[in-house]
Amino acid sequence: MTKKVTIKDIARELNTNYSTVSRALNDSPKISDATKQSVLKQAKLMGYQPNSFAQKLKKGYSNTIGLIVPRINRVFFSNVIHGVETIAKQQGFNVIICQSNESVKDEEDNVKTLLSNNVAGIIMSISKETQNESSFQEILTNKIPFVMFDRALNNLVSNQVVNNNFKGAYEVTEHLIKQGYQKIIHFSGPLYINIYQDRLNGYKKALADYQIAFNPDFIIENTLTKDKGIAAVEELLKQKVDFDAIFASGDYSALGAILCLRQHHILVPEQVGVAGFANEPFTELLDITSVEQFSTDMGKSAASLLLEKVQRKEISDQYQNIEILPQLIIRKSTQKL
Amino acid sequence: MTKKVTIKDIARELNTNYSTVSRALNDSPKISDATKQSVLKQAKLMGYQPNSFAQKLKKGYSNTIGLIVPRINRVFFSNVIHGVETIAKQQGFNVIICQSNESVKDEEDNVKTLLSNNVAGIIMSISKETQNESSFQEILTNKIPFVMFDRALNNLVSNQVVNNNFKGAYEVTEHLIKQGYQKIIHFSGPLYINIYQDRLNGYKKALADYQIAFNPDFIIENTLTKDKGIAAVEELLKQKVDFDAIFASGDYSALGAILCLRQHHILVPEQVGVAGFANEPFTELLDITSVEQFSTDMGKSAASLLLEKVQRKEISDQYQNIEILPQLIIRKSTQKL
DNA sequence: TATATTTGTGCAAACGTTTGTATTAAATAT
DNA sequence: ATATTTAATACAAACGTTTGCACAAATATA
Repeated sequence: MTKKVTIKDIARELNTNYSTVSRALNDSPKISDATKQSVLKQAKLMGYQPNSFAQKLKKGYSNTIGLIVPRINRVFFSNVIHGVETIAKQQGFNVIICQSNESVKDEEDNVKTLLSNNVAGIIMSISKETQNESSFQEILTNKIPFVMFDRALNNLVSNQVVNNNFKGAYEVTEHLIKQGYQKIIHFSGPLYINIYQDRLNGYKKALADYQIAFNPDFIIENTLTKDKGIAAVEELLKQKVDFDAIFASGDYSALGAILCLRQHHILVPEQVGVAGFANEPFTELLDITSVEQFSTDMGKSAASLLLEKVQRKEISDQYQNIEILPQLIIRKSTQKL
Repeated sequence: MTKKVTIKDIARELNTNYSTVSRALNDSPKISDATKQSVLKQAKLMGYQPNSFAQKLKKGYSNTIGLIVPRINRVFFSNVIHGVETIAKQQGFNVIICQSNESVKDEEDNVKTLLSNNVAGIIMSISKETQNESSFQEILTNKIPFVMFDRALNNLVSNQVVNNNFKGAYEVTEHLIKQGYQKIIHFSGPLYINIYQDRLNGYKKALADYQIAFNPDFIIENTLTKDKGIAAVEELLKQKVDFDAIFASGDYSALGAILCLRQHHILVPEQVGVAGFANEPFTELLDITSVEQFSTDMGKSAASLLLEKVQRKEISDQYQNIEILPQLIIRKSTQKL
């Protein structure tokens, strides 16, 4: 590596002191315009790049925040990352991204890495395994700002940015009812995860509001993949269950359902309406009704919230809870009318 | 923020010198096991976290690499990021991820940011706008290891990890021919971008090898979105062009083609075979033949290559060119037989 | 026993900044 | 003309590490 140019080099070249150079580069009012000009010019000439480590060491804080997600290459999370990056960049912050791979152990390691990198704050969505705050206890004791998004621990009070899953599910169900569907199956995720529980509750509430009796047999748990969606529909048909719509808590199972129905020459949406949740890119391509979660906005909100806390520097005990309102995206798969 | 614990604090507590503490923490052979034990214990007790800025400043290098991609939230790139992260983490490196948003200006800014963060090396895929090396001239003069992936400049000699687009396209075309398709339309991207040119060349070569005359009218440029795919098929049908297959240089246009054909009650694959390129997630869901580019592996290769150069520390003039072999994924949309 | 070697620890400089204080020169006020 | 203020720059310490060198004590060699 070639020797790096430092402010001392610039100072030597200009026959001045390096503190002058430092102040000139930082546009201090104590420095005359003339010297500022010449310093800037010389710095450019010599290709000066400030050594950020020295700066951060001296200043005692960094312009870097940490972001921990279960997996980077998931549409939802990569959109969140995009949002976080955008806001952070705007405010002159860098982002170090870590993935927990849905493991508590990796999550702990990530926290350690971020802390020893002196990040100014941390944004995270917990792994599926995470049941308590042990893995990020260190963040709390280190007293740096901390924001959780999407998946959050119920029992932990903290800054949060979450989606209103209840409302999203309510709207899907309401829409189905208004389209004339009456016997609505619900494909759910594991109910110990709060987002799926919330969606189920939204579904129930809508039924109740429209005086449709809730049938527990219509809830099929753990059907969030394409294959499980297919299998579930097969089973429904085999059992000759009388249904006219499916609200799936995930887009992949909605897709599976549609493919299976089509296989059996059952028309969607004429005979059976199908809706998903998450608005995965393929739902637009295939005209499947779904719920947009505004993942990029979620990332932006989380970053804004965190950076606000970071800038303030005082860690208050005031926690903020930001709710992202999801939006029902109506497409052909549920448009009977 | 609470005051950070430093090695001096630990030393004071143990009535020893801070250099001893430093060496103990770094497991230096010059320190007795007894002191190492007590230092480690005390460090843990006091919740010591090394100040990475001080370390990096002193050592003069960082365990961070930079990664510049056009967009983070694209399946292809998020997979590459995933691959890079995985390898980097394994070798104790962090990754700072930047997005150029397909703009040369942002690309330049990214480069500056990364350099002032003293990254040990940089991996990048150029933006669509980028025509020459001006935006990363600084990397080259800074003499840090540098690897380009996927989109690379032809005229710049550098370390590269690229996909063999020629071969991928050849195999798709060959497969179509072997399935009995003879009149194969090719939907291409902008031909000034080398990857699309390479794919077109692969297509031509396959035709030639199987004694099928090349018809320039069968090449439809700039048809890489779903809508453009639909429009192109509409046009073909309107013009009553006689074709029995479509090889699209991108999956979205292949999808558009299929949707449009289906609309016109033309059977896929029985009457017209359709293949895409990139193996986007939805192609699996919809059983569309495509070409897997192994984006995660591409990221892994790029990271391994870069880190190898970084570890060596000497910037050699030897550049490496790694080729990723794509794989044809045959699905229903082209299986006439 | 005297000397050489090994082992473990302490001292201090250095990495490249920022920033409080001291110093100088110039400008203004008395 | 001298005293005072102001503006611009210089000096030096500090941030928290790593690491070469010096040194003392313990052990090995003669």
